[in-house]
Amino acid sequence: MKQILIIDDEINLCRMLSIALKAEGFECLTATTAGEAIRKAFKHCPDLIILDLGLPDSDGETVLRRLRETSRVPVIVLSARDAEHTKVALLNAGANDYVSKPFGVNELIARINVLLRDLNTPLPSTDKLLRQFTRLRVNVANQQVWLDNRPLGLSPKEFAMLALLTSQPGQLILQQQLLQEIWGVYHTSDSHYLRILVSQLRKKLNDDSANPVFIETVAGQGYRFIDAS
Amino acid sequence: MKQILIIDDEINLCRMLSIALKAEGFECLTATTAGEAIRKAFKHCPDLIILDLGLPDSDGETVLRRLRETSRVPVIVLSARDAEHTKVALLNAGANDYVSKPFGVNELIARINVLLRDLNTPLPSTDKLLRQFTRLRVNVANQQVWLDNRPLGLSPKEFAMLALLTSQPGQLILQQQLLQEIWGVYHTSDSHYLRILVSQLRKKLNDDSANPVFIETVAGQGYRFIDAS
DNA sequence: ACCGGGTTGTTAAAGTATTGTCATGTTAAA
DNA sequence: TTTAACATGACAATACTTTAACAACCCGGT
Repeated sequence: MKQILIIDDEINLCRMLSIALKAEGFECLTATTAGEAIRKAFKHCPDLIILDLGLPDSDGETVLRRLRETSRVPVIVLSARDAEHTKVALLNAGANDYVSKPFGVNELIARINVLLRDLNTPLPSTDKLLRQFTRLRVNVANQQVWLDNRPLGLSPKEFAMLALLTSQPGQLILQQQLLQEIWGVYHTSDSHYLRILVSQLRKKLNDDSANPVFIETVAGQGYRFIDAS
Repeated sequence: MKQILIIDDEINLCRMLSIALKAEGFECLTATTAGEAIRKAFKHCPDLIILDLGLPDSDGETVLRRLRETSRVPVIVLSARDAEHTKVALLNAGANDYVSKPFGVNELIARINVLLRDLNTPLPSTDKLLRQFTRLRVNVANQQVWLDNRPLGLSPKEFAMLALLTSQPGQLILQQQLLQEIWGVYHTSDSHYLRILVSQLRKKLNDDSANPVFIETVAGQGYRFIDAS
């Protein structure tokens, strides 16, 4: 059962929210001052915090700042002040969502569920980002490469290039595309960057440009990774 | 550079958003129909999608469900229809956020950054409280570390760093995540803190930055703990 | 076969960015 | 008061990228 800490100086709003959230199967704690809020947050480690900006003893942003020094608990900020710069400031300060008053309780519940759903589901396993070839292994998530079971140190750009080429083994990848992906849209005509980078990569892979085993040149077009497996 | 797909039938809004987002350093794609949207989403695998509900050829919710069959790309729904049941339906269908029109561009950008920030930093796995490696033993429960069977005195931050790195041995941990976990969201750009802390840690571990045995640097990305066992 | 333009490959250097380390000052706790 | 932790600044060391120059190659035309 998920525990939610409601921080609001209006006791009636606290009570109303508590009832609504309990009806949804959540367990609720409340706090009406910043001090109490911080204390309860660290004592109970709730699964989510609803934070109203209008507190008597402290700024809401200060409370959030204090929380974010050590915790990444999901925080939904609640406020009547809906000036854009306030929202931006709070979101940048580490808030996960910002709901303006007056708000619909069902929307708030939906947003609570979104945060509990999205922040607690681990990202898909990095195994999908591991590419195994006959002599070469490329782990995209970890930025690691092995050649003949020996780790290979590649620079960021070298790795980006190899990752791109191995993303579609055997497929021709155009110079345009390589340049755009690695250097960005402003360097789509600097094709000599490619040659230097490919040259460096081939050296580290012990690949001969005349008789390539890994990276094949397609004249006038681009390069292709040879899938030897 | 993060890539964002904007799905909206109003070409002017697409254009306006593209310009605003490019100014923030994002790369933009646009689509004006559901078919084009799905096609571009699967072809380019954007880092985030902005989805307007009013599309000519299909319902926005259908597009979202179609995406969610295979992808967990963050989606911000944009809509003039701000009936509460619509919001709840979309959020429950897998949307990560819902912004009503008219909206402030700065708020939208802040919400984009929130999603990119929060969904891409996985929670550290705290499952094993006692981590045993070939030469190193890390006890997370009582904050103790042994190197070659001799206890090692670490400062709180040094310990936090080592605990984070050893939580996923061999895995690259990004600078962003280290900064966020150890110093909080306000210091995600103070990457030189990391260098000093890593330097101190390596000194205590007798680790050489040029030939690391424990903590390896991944240039421009972060650090990784080498699991020597 | 020979030539010449276009493309590609290689190397070394200069320049830039990133990282590592030392030294100092401040603060808070013992 | 002493100490440890940490922030900050300066600077060195290193790694990486770009620039530049030239060699090698491919291919049609002569």
